[in-house]
Amino acid sequence: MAADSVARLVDTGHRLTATRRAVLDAIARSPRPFTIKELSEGLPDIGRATVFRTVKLLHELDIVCRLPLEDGGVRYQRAGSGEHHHHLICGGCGTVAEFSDPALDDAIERNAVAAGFALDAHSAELYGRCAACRG
Amino acid sequence: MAADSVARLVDTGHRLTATRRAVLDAIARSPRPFTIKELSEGLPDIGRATVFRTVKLLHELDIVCRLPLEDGGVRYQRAGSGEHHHHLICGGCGTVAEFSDPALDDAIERNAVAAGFALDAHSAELYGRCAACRG
DNA sequence: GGAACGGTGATACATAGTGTCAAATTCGCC
DNA sequence: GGCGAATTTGACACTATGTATCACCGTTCC
Repeated sequence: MAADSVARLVDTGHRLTATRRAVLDAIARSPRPFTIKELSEGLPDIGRATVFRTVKLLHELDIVCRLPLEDGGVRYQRAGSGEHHHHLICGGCGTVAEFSDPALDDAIERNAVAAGFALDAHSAELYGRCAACRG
Repeated sequence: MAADSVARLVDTGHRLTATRRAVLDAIARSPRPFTIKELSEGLPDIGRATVFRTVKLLHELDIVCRLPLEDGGVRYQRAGSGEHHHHLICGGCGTVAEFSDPALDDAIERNAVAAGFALDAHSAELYGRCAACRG
């Protein structure tokens, strides 16, 4: 249940409740990125609204990341690191690999500057097939 | 109402109906990126499902592009060009600028290769404030 | 004219996500 | 260990996106 997730929750002034522990556990147990529906179904004693609120909170704390899928759907996944990163999303098995690349971030920054934009944030998602899935 | 949009519709074997013309017109008239709700409200005689279907079709034909917003919402916008591009989305006025950059695409491709991924598609969204909005 | 096919509208449905409010829980303090 | 304030929770209602179904309509083509 990831001790540092718990620490990050408490350090940012939030309470560690039994409910949040249960949600963190369920997320830790999930082998693949999950939807709120799936997560919620695995936690029948916890209200749907609470699941949404908790995932939102964990997202704000960079404990989980939000994965916009190619088809417009959304899944979530425990973040491997708290660091800024991007995603490689496999359309075959659904696995998500994280990577970070200063060259990519530079290219993004350069384009923002060229357009006179003050950059707040950015996202980059890569869709394809992982090594295991291209047979 | 963008003659080449009409041409692209017909060329790909779809029919140019009065309904689709009306949707294309409404999109052409929209000064800013729009939600399906807004578009649908501006077309009270056209069924909501049809608006969804039509926008989906136009999206597949690269006539409109889908803009995933920072807050998780979605808007659509007429595509400036049929070419591959990325978006600079202003959190102030909602304006969206398109840009394309081979260096950015290269960086993305390189990361995919490094991870053993066969890349199908990618998206990159930049969020910030446009030149006019940072006063 | 009539059949075949694409397109449309209505409706119902699934899911994401938010707002409200009363009841329950947690945590710091004594 | 108990108390009280503040946070959290669950139930519920509601909004929005998006899809499925199905009967009906309009073109096109023979």
